[in-house]
Amino acid sequence: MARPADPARRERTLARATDHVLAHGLAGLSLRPLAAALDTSPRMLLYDFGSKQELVAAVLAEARRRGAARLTGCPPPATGTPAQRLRGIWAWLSAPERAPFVRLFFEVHADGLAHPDHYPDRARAITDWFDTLGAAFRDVADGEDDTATPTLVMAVLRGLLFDLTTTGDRDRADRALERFAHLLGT
Amino acid sequence: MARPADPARRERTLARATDHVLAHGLAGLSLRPLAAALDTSPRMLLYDFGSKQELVAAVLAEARRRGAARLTGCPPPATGTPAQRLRGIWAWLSAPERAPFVRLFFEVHADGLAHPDHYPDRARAITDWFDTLGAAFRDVADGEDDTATPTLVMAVLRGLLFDLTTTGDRDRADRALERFAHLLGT
DNA sequence: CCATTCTTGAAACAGTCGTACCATAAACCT
DNA sequence: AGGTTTATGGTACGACTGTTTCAAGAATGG
Repeated sequence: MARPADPARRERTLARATDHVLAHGLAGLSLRPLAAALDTSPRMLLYDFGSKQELVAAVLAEARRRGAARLTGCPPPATGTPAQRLRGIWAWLSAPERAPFVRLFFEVHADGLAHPDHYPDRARAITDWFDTLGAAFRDVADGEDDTATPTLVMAVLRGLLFDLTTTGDRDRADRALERFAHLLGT
Repeated sequence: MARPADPARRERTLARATDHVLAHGLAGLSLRPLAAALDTSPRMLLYDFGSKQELVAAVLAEARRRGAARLTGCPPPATGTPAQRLRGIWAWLSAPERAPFVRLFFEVHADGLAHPDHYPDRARAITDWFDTLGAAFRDVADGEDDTATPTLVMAVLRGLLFDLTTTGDRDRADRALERFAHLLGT
């Protein structure tokens, strides 16, 4: 019939676009500079993704996919005392390599506050963690379906990440987490 | 000599501009729609504030001023058990009337991640809390200059606010704070 | 070779942005 | 009243935005 389509191109540019967004943030993203940085043209970005909104959605999905992929591998599994597990999760989350993901995370949250309709399932992004953390901290939870403890653990992690990204004071953040681990451990 | 200046006008529009930013967020702010909503003109906004950057800076300063003013009055003073004080602060922070301030707070944080140079003293906005909270929770702190405990308390509050603004699940957030208060109280 | 399909470039469109220029109106003091 | 300063409207500029249109190039199957 004719020239066959090349679906690999879209994924290649998606990967590089995700790199760029993780490196430079979502806020000031626009097609022409992005295309220039990716050695392509705005024309092709629209050709491959349809619109900027769909591009951003695809990039966010890809970023979440990457984060999930590394999450399953790196952090220590659910072994040891609760305090040890908490330390492991914090070490993994607060590592410098995760900083771009953390920044994008906060950026998306802030954008979601202004445009709630843009992120229809943003509540799920939080509640999804409860299954994971609920299982990891079941021994310090009040019963089988205690959502308060996972919520508190996530709040501490997010709050300390917020502090760390703002002040850069890693020592203080580490000590605060240590204090929380101590409180949890008794 | 001539017609005297009217400094009250600038403050009037500053107050209304702050209202507008608190109601609609910082992200999509632009002069023309803002001027229309304030029954003035972009011309006058520039005339009074010099540039958009200075306008935004003035609005943020005004918003922080309002928050500080209400902070000194509303939350219960440093009386009662640590758990009671924590509950009081949380009740005040998470009240619906504070939601616009909380949203602006997260918005500014996200913007600061992308443009750190824009907010030269953003670290101070966090460390300033330590004097206040350090004094309020001195009886549960490890010594006089323990920064870990105030850091942890702030992290819990911010993290739970993050959760609350995203999921809207007040019950779960309240229970998580109650759990933290219980951990702190022993 | 050739029709057909995919890919890509260049340019333009309609809109918004912050800002600057120019003029004029309004209000005050001498 | 006149002259001086403040206040304000209108308008235009240049840069940027996402998107569309038109056209031509590239690669394949028949």
